[in-house]
Amino acid sequence: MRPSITTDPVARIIQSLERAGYQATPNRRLVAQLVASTDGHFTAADLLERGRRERLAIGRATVFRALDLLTTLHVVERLDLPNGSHAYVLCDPDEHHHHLVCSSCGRSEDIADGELLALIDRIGRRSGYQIEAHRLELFGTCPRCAAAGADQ
Amino acid sequence: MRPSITTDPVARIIQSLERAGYQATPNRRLVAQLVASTDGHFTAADLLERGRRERLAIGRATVFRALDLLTTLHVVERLDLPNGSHAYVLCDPDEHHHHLVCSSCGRSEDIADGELLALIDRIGRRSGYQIEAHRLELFGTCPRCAAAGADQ
DNA sequence: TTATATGCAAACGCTTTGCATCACG
DNA sequence: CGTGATGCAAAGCGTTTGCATATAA
Repeated sequence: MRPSITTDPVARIIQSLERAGYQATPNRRLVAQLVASTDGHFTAADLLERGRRERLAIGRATVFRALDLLTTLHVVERLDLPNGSHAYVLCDPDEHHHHLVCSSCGRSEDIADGELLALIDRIGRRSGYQIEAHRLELFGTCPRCAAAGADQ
Repeated sequence: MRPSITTDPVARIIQSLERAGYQATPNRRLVAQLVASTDGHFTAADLLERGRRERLAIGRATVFRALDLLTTLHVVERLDLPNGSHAYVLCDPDEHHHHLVCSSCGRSEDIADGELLALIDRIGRRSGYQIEAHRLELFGTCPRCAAAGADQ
């Protein structure tokens, strides 16, 4: 059973929380807003900083706990960037996908992976491994940044 | 039995170091041995521990610096495991590849990625992104572990 | 002798946790 | 009331760095 899908990311996040039996507290709503209003990927520190700057104080732990929760609910996903650091991105919890991340502006797109699944299937068969999980991350320059010319 | 054996891994590592103009110091040789004698992936702490236990004392920093160096030389590669932690694996520096990691025993296989490149190419074209880097990691159970039935 | 490599411990960045308190159902 | 959520600061963990020393070129 799938409830109606909202277009507003904030509503979608809150809905995910409630559907899973968690409270949509003011702090979590704040995190939802911050996440939804982020262009590209972000770190916990980013959210903290922005939350602090804009208005109310929110605790470090609360932000981490909220992100943890959202990760569990597949509302956000944690990326391992090429430089070794981590970041989160908002994503579609309903279908399996991968991320194409702009290394210039940090925006990301969800990539459906039908073809990848087939490829992985082949690899599994060839290697004899029973493949249980996979992760694909793509990094590049998005059209907008490419058009804007050259900054990193 | 060991995975692909063409040349002695220790010799290969040392050769890579020297070829790049770094000294093959006793400590680095030790790290090379430890890395080469590891079945599966390992952490810096693993090496440290084993080095300490087996024979001479080697500093934390030295191990990290050596691993850094080897990573730069593509002799080892750093993995991001599903649980969020990091590990290193020995790998073939000569060709681009990905890793298929056994989540039970930690052994890994190099996977050549001709098909993946084609797929990425298609994704790039479709999305308009100019894809510069990618990372694919596969996790599963290797035939040996599957046969053994148990975990480890 | 000059550049490299090393050890140690302190510093670091990011994340988690213990615990008292507060809010919601 | 009893959970669940929060804040704070302290602890934790993996990694890096400053600096004095040791070693190789």
